[in-house]
Amino acid sequence: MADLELKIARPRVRIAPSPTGPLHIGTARTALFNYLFAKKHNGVFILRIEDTDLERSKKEWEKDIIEGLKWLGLMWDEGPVAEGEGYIGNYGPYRQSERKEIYKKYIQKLLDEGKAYYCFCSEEELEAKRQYFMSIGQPPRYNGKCRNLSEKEVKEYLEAKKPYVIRFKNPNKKVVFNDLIHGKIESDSSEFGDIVIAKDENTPLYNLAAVIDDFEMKITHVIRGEDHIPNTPKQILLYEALGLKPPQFAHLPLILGPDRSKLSKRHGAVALREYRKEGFLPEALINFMAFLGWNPDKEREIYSLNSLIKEFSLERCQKSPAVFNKRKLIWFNGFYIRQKNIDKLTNLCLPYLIEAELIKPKIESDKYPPVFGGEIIRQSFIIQETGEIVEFEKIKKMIAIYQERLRVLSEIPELIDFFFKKDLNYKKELLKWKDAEEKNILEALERAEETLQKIEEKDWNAENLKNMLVKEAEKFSKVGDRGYFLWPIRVALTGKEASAPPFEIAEILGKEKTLERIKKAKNLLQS
RNA sequence: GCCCUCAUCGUCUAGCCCGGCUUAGGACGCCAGCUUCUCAAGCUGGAAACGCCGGUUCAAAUCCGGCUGAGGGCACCA
Repeated sequence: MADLELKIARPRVRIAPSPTGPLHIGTARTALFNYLFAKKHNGVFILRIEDTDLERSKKEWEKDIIEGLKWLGLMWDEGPVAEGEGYIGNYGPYRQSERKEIYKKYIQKLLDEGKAYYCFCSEEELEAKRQYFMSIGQPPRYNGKCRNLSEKEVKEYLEAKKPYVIRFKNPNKKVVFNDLIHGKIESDSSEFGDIVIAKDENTPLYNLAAVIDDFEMKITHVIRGEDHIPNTPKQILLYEALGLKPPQFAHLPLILGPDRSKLSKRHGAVALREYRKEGFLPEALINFMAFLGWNPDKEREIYSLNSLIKEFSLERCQKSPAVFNKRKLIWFNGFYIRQKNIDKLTNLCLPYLIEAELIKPKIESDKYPPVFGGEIIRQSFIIQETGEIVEFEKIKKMIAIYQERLRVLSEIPELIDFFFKKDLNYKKELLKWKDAEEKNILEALERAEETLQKIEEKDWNAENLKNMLVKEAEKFSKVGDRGYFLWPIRVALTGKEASAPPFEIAEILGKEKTLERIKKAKNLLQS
């Protein structure tokens, strides 16, 4: 199989989404595999917009698809550059809606050569036939009623403006092709009968449009989802009827939801943009999607887009479908967040803090990106609740101590919100460590206050704080459990059951606020 | 209903093509321990799979057949 793949020195592959909804995660993965294959073999990756169905296609979805692919870093060599704009590449236009002239020739050719014909059957007739075939245990297909209409009849109907479609004259034979992933696949074309290939002389339906475009764009390898296997024989027959050489086919295993059915909306998020908004990093998505139905022959699991290119091969693609495991995606994301440069990570987190109304831009007119992940200029912000100014550098410190705890960007507000609050809202029971009694807690807080009071502003840093507080903690507990001392302090500062260590938090909070929060905790205890 | 495709831990998978090296390896998740005020991260250990039945063979997760199960497709959608 390797030689089949390598026969063509510079493969041309494409991703052909139809803009009838936001970029689907499955489409993104297919795009990734096409991209990897193209780059691996020094080939060309093409984006073609399949918007033949004008009713369902929308420009906003085209935009979503283009932005999504760019965000993932899967840049195409040929295709539309931006929504509504021109193209790069010499085989365009790359939107099917703009290719009518091209389709027209091919449809006419099929008609002229008697390989396609007009069909005037009504919707009701067709439905009845389908029912009939089902009832006798046969595949539902067209019975060929209009197949042998005389030229005269066709002309009459056409002149009478009778509604029609154009059907393919199926040679009804065995079709065999060699799938690069599945191997030999056989089927009998009589199963699907005379399919409709065009609505009229200028508007082909999917199967025909794909064939014409793939030929015209000199596509060498069609790499797509397994749900297209049943379409392949139809397309091969169309290639034959047109006298064209079909490309190689490779059908990727599907992505399934947790219930093992094709991944769809009811399983939760399927649009790439939703993952982006939730705070997944492109690196994580790429790495995760690559391992859905493929793996290198190594135990390594962490791969960048570039290292994937080096390792990729169709032969190592799986035949069986893969269940989308969000937990693993989350793990990958946490991993990449931990790897991230802290300045960049801070930039990525800012929109979430703004969205959560913890902070706002200093200048009211500054429009902060409603689109997540946008580029943000480092600057100061206003804390919503207190009106204080907070520097980028300070926010960066907050995020730094939470970097290893962050799994998805959208979690950041709930993790660090206490830094931005005037009053912490927690129950006094939370201050209690194990069997500690109230007076012990109070004592701990008082001791902490005294200790902290003595530390000078210039020495107010995590390292120092840790030294001092740990020393006290050890003196405080008779049983050697630092928790009796440190737990109440940490809760006093954060109001949370779980958080980063109190020393690091105290450093960021500053002496004044730290002491203030300890006082408040004491008051809470005595209330 | 008909056609096509697939089948190793809960999930992603290695091994299968070229049978013995497999007490079936890794990762996520789960459990336990270490570290530790908590959480996380990190480290160590653990539980966890060849769908079933036949055949071929000295020997089968690996080759063959059947069964079962799962998925996909059957539009004037793509």
